[in-house]
Amino acid sequence: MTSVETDTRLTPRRREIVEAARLILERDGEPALTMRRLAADLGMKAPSLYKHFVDKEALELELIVLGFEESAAAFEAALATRPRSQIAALGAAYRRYAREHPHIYRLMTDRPLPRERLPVGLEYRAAAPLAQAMGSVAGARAAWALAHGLVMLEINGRFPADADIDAAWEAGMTAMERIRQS
Amino acid sequence: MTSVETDTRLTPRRREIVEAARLILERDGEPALTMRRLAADLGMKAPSLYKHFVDKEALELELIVLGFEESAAAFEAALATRPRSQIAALGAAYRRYAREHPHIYRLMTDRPLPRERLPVGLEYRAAAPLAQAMGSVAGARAAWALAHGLVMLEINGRFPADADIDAAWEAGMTAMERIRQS
DNA sequence: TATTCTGGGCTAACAAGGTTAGCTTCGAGC
DNA sequence: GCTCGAAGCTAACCTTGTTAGCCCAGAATA
Repeated sequence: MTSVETDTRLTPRRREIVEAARLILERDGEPALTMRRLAADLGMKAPSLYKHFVDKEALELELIVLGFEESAAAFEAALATRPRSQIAALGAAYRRYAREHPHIYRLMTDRPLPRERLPVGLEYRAAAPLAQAMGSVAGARAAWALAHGLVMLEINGRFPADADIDAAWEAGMTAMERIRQS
Repeated sequence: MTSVETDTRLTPRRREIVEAARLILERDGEPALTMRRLAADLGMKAPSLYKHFVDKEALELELIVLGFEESAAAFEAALATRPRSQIAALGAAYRRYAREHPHIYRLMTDRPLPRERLPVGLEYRAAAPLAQAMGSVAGARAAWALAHGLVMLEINGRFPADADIDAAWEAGMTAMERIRQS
């Protein structure tokens, strides 16, 4: 049951391009991800990229999808260890992913999410672990926002240099545990 | 005791330019804020702007300063009403400011904060109300992150269209109240 | 008063970035 | 053997930030 999405998404050349783009992003950050640079890394010229992606945004969307898949996997793995506190474990996984892939993380969250162009169920899969751990939708959204806020402030260098970010996470996770509903 | 900062910051022409920039930002969003458009709105040409600001970032910094001043004032006003819950009142003020000025808010938080180029004490002034209300530094940072996360997810259109954002705020504010320390 | 300096404007121009138009080439399939 | 589409290329365009270098008017100074 190969879906149309998979087809259009996963042609080999497209995949190669996305991988190259990812490398650039991880290594040199978002400003470095230009069509010309990407093409050069692939041994071709920028306009040729448009044979594979309608525009840069479409390319970035694939990076976003990748990010969702990876972070969803990270959350699932975190829960699979049967941690004493699911919430803390998810928080730690969330933070780790964002710190290890800050550029992708930013790409994933900076803009409105084009849900209709995402693989079906992907967003749900990424959100489910936390929703389940928090026991209420409102609580899950608060916890997500807390994690997102902490991560964003951290990777955007908004905390003072001497700030104890671990302590802020602990305070936050404690607060989330206290409002959790079974 | 006119400080050097005030001098270089507040020459009348600079102020006019910042005001025009702010108008563009509020009305048409960040992509609309180009040097040419800004210059045109002021009846001049783009290169002339560089007689007043070394680069675009310096201009944006003034918008950021403005945003900090306004939001600090909003927090102070919120506390001045002697609300039953300071935390909830600050949260509401935070959210209101971000929703009313999403572009400035994003500008303020999107990037590392160039503290050395900010008026002395401004960041502290903006942060103090929450720090005081939460009673602990870690708690204040968690609360700040929560508010920031909720606001960012909201203005970036990340919640599902039918999401009950009010409920998420309530859950979050409740959690923060419970970890508050007098 | 005559000169000088400087603040603030202008034009021309550049480089970088995304993107389009239109040509070519090559291999699969009829 | 011919066709056709996928995938490359060059040339070019527009927008954006930015620099170089010119000019003018009014304040400051000799």
